[in-house]
Amino acid sequence: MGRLGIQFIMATDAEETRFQLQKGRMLKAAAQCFNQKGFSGTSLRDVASVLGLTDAALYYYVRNKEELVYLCYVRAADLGREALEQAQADGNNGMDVMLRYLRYHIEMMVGDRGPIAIMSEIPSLDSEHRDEILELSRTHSKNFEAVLQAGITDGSITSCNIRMTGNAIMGSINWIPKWYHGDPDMGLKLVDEFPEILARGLHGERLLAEA
Amino acid sequence: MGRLGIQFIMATDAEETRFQLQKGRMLKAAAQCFNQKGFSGTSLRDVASVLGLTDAALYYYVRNKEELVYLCYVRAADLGREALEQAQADGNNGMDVMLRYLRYHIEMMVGDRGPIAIMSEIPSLDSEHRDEILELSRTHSKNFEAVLQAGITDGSITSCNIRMTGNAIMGSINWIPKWYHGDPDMGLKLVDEFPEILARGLHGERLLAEA
DNA sequence: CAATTATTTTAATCTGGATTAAAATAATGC
DNA sequence: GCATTATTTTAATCCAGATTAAAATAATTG
Repeated sequence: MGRLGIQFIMATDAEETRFQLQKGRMLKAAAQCFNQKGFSGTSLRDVASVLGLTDAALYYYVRNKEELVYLCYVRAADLGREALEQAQADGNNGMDVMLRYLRYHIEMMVGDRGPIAIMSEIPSLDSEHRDEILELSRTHSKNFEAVLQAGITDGSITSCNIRMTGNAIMGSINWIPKWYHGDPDMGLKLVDEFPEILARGLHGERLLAEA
Repeated sequence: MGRLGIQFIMATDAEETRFQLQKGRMLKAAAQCFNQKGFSGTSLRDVASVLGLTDAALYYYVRNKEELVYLCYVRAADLGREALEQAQADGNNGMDVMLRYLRYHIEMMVGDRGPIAIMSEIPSLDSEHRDEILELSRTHSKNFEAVLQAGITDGSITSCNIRMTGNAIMGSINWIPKWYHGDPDMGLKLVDEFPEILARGLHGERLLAEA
């Protein structure tokens, strides 16, 4: 009997944890495959084999392949939102929040919580899922743009077209999984230098003296 | 009888043009579909219907779906190379070349020669094709990085990690088709402002006085 | 340990979409 | 207009990979 029915048994923490853990692993494996080979290129067999399972086993956790992608995207949205919220909690002006957001987000991508699925095939989702993900995505963009705007207002970020600047920065980040494949050295550099590279253009002055 | 056999008839310009024209239209239609729905989400029927054709008709121009993607990627590589070469011919220092490259490339993407396929599913290619595209891609990256390096040397670009800066910029550009869908106003803004946004961080000083 | 529930596998189906072959239509050269 | 070549369609196949059902194994509970 599948775990997917209405039967939400009052489960102990430990029990639920097992299921959740496996499901979490599955989502990471899926994100890895999708980022690498794309939605088409990866079969459920590919994802399952990363976990040492059979493709059919995945259906214990998700209804179908579409739902698997959907959940990957939800997870990606959650992590992105989390990074932004944390940055807003920690930062003290627009530029600071943005730098922290970039750092936190990249840390997630290259660290234990990664990989994070690139939302590159939203149109492949079922319409309800697509609408939901699009909404999450738009909200995140707006929140990010609000940070840029706040920075401009408080003087920490130089005047710019926030819509386009936001797209430019998000594009850079979204593209990272296409060239970063888990090299630890590169991961460290990414966390350290990438936010700086993206932010530099938004400062009125040079951010750093040359080394 | 298919056009794909060894029979390369000595054709007049006009004749060859017809075939080439249709093939070109097909590649554009394919690029549009792939950018939008991904390799999986788009069937040959999708591509064909953009052209007002039947899926089977595409096989007159291409051996199979994989070759269609492959050719889209070859075309993307060609246009990227062309933009860079033109920029190198026209520009007079590293920063200038880079700005021109960005502008030329974006002009292609949003203009008549677009859309240009995002090379996001290289792993889905057959191994020979994959190797070839990877090679083209790496060469282009190197050439672009060389421009950055030249700019640093000639003083027009501030010191930076060229590998990572190159990835950041290319990521921004590659992501454009994900949010730009042919709105002409946006297209103009893109051409005008995007290069500036990307280049700003590479200047020692502010590029522009605020408006 | 017996009984129950959770997880995975084995072994079928089932299907969209790629691919192919033959026929039909359009274009072109003479 | 006729013959030849170019392009597209119609009408089958064909198959990888998604999905499902039933059985097997593992974990847990009392």
